[in-house]
Amino acid sequence: MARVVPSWEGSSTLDALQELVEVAGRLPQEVARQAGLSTSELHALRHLSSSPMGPVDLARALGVTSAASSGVVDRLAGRGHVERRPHPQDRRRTEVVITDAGRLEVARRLAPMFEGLARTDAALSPAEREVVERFLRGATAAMRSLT
Amino acid sequence: MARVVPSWEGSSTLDALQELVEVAGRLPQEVARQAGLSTSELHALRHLSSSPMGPVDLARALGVTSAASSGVVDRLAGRGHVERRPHPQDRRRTEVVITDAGRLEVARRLAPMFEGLARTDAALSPAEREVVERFLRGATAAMRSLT
DNA sequence: ACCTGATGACTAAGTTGGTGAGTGATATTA
DNA sequence: TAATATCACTCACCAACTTAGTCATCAGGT
Repeated sequence: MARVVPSWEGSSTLDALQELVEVAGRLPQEVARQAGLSTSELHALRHLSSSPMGPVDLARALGVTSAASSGVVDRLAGRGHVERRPHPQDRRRTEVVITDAGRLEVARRLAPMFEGLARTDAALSPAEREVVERFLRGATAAMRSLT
Repeated sequence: MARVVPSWEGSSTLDALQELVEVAGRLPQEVARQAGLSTSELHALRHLSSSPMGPVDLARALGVTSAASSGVVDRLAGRGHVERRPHPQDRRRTEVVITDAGRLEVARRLAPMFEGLARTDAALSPAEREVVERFLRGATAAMRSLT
């Protein structure tokens, strides 16, 4: 019986990568659950913490319809995590801005991970850093090739 | 305004990791869509391609209730991707077995990625492999620390 | 051999978060 | 200025989940 999803014929690296992807995949679910949010709401907060944007942009970032995005913003606004603001120039637009409370919510939940990642990263020499980056970029490209 | 989700104060490695995680996160959605499956159905096929299991085990693997898992198996069975078989010893149990068609479905969709990953992996020397693995394990641990 | 409690699969009903289609206001282009 | 596009939003509907059970079967203790 041919193994179709090859359980990594002995490559420790790819095995570690598979584990990473699995854990990373569960992460949003888990963090969202802890925060009492849906995964879409959490991802929305992540995106909005980089910069404000309108519901339609948010929809594109989340990969959902603008109808769904409208609901996401509603729920986040209801919890005080974001605010709707009129766009100064274009009166069709609404800017969705993350509040300090929203920012704090995301921060609190993710801080331990960022610390751990920073430590792992700091342990690398410049030469090692280059090796790791090349591998990660290559793996990313391999995954992108499916889309 | 303090950046809370630090956009990687200049670490190319963590930047690459972030991109990897983002792409890997979209992957299931995208692949499932192409295959005409829900993400749960796709993940179920992945798990079942390693070994058969009952609906309850599947539920645990997917992180859903057994009620939901029952529906997943229904839908996969309806499409001929899996079969329900009576457990030889325990008559309470059902074994859900992936069919060749199901196996092929997953294989076809993921093959290009595995090839790309294998190429990326093959480019590593043993010493480099060790560096990469250490980084991946460290990053995985950092993510696990949130749960 | 016989209860008792645990386990596995499943069903029914309700909830949630999504889609598709369409509206009204505003902006942009011909 | 008329036609077209874009933005935010609403409504009706749907898929996939949950909770709360049912029923059959198994395993352990008496």
